[in-house]
Amino acid sequence: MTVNTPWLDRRQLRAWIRLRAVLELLPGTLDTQLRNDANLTEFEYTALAMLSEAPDRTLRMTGLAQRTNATLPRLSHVVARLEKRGLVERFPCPENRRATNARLTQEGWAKVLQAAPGHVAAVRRYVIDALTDEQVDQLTAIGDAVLAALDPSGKGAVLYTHYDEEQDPGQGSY
Amino acid sequence: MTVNTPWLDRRQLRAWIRLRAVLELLPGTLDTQLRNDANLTEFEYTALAMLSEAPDRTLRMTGLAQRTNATLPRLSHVVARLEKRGLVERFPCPENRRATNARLTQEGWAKVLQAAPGHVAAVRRYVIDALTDEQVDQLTAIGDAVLAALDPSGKGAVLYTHYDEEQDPGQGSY
DNA sequence: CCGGAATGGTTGTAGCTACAAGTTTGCTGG
DNA sequence: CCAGCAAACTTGTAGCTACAACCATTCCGG
Repeated sequence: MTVNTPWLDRRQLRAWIRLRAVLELLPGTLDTQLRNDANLTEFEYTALAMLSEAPDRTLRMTGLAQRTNATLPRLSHVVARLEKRGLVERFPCPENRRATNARLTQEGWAKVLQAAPGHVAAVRRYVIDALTDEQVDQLTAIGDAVLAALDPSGKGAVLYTHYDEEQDPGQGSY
Repeated sequence: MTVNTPWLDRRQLRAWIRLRAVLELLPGTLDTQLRNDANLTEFEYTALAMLSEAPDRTLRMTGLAQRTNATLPRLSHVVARLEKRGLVERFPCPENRRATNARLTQEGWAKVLQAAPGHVAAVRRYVIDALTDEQVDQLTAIGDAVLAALDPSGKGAVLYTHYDEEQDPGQGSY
């Protein structure tokens, strides 16, 4: 939160170079693991996981888009593909006729159960277990700061903080 | 670096949710800024920037791939497009006839000069200036830990640490 | 109660990335 | 000195994402 001068000094540049590398390398690595083990993208896994934790394993497209940090067009395409694979089904929302609900099928639930252990292991291996407990908390704070800068209105923040109060561990997909 | 139990506890999950969101949102945001201002991808900018800082503004494809954390096929396609736009030129490496050199053209250099201020401002806005000085250093350490887990052989590490010793600030593209 | 804006979504398409395959050049052991 | 393997790319293509355009509902002010 220093003065807003142009260019990055050496320390700042160091941090940015690291972050840039992580941004470039981590998603592909996670995708590869998940693709080999379960024929899923990390994004697809996240979508299925969010559905699996929702009441009745159902969410409106907009809600699912927020929870996965995706745009609606992107999500629409992805869910269409997941539906073709029988992992998800869509049906019109009764309360709002312009809305669409997405619900996890039995097959989709089975897919999450199958994929979860390997994916969690990958997240541990490449992120969580590579860090000290202190660094894990630092990462949370840094993530919050960056997300606040990305989305000053803080619409997404509600969703992040939802997980902060979550009870009942071990039931989910992480 | 705790014991390797399955699933994530609440603190770990919090951190992962944040990181996932950053991974999803930050690249698109940076791409959008750069695309509007300079008709470049963040990846393309990085490639041009790395060339601009290299001796004679020239690098071998492999070297450029390492510095941009890209696979060779990807880089090959990207450089082909940059070449068509006149920002880069390729020529066979005299010392090793199977290698290819990529060199920044005058136009490419001009493009970097034009794009740099806005891009650096975006990096500041969404990352650096959103963090305290302490957090910047924490991010460096966290990045190092994750990158080490991603690439245990540490081939890339040399390139990250290169920036740690860099002198002569203000000349570059960040 | 109705016209216009906003909400919630889908679809079409261009462009980028991943993966697999192929080519040329260099290296190394027998 | 040459067979086989590795290095350093390039190319083809399938699949995913971004962007823009579009359609159907719902909300809201006058």
